[in-house]
Amino acid sequence: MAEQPDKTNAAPRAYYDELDIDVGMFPVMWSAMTVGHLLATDLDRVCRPHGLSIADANVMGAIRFVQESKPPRAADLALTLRVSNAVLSTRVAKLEGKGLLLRIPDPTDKRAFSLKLTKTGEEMILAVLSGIGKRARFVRSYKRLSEQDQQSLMRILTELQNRME
Amino acid sequence: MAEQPDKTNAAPRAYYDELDIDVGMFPVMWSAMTVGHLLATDLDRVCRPHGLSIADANVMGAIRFVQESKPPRAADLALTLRVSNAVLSTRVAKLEGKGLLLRIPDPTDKRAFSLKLTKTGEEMILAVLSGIGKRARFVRSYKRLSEQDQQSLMRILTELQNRME
DNA sequence: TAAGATTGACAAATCAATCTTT
DNA sequence: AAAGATTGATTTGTCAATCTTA
Repeated sequence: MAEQPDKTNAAPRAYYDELDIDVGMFPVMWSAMTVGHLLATDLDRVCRPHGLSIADANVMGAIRFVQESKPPRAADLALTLRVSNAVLSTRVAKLEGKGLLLRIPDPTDKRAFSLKLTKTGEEMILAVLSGIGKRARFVRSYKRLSEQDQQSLMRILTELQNRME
Repeated sequence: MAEQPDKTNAAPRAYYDELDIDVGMFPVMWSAMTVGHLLATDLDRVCRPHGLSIADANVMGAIRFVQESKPPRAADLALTLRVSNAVLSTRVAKLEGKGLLLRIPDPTDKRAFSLKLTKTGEEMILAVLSGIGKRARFVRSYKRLSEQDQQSLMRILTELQNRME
């Protein structure tokens, strides 16, 4: 996986060809993983002063956006966030302990809970989202791309995401 | 952070505007994080049958590519892989224990070690890289993009990466 | 039988502290 | 004082097992 782009000269490429290794794929995979990692680190840095991790902010942000229609159930949220029920359960317990969200028993299904932000949680996530818009390195970097590149990136990433899941 | 793209209709957007929250940025951040996560999971799945994690494969792959010129030192590798010395130290110890790489004392600096794959390690990483090329979902998804989109994605991701680090 | 949720065991990453060498 | 490397404490995520309800 990890290589320097400028190392892919003719000689090693022929070598890998013999072994049936598609070296040309590695730079783009490396970039995608690196950007994902830098982004997560970047957002985490912005969230920390609020006492939240980016994982916490994802949970609360997802609830915030969805709850405009209807408070989401925990299992649905786990699916949206692509984490296991176990992980979500732990995060929710922590956030509930901090008074940022509520676990509301689902009246139609005794197994299930709906999740809802408290007033404090609501204010917290809005502050964090605002902070991300203002202080995230990714946002600044992205906005310096050409309008066309911004649209291309969004479109291609969405396409890749749909195909991979 | 986490929202459904189709939720960004006019009413909530105005609401967030008042709070000075740039909602338009969130879908692209969400996609970038998701693709990064899916890619890591995807590659990890391919690596597991060989008894390696994707993190292990990154270490070995980086050594493999660089060592054609000169075995890299641990600190340089940590920089390349964007992990702390502490993390690299742990991974290296594990891989050395499995007989996949060697820690060679640097003759010019008594603090430092150079890292080199063993014969077994070399064979292992080449098998893993070959497996990634053949079985990774990302590779199949990426190759179904148009030639132009493949190039755009690579170019834009590289640009973002350079600006963020 | 399967789905929603939770718990505990284990693996991995981060951070601070430490040791040696420069 | 600073850099290379390592260790231990804390946190976080993954996995398997469990409990309750559908």
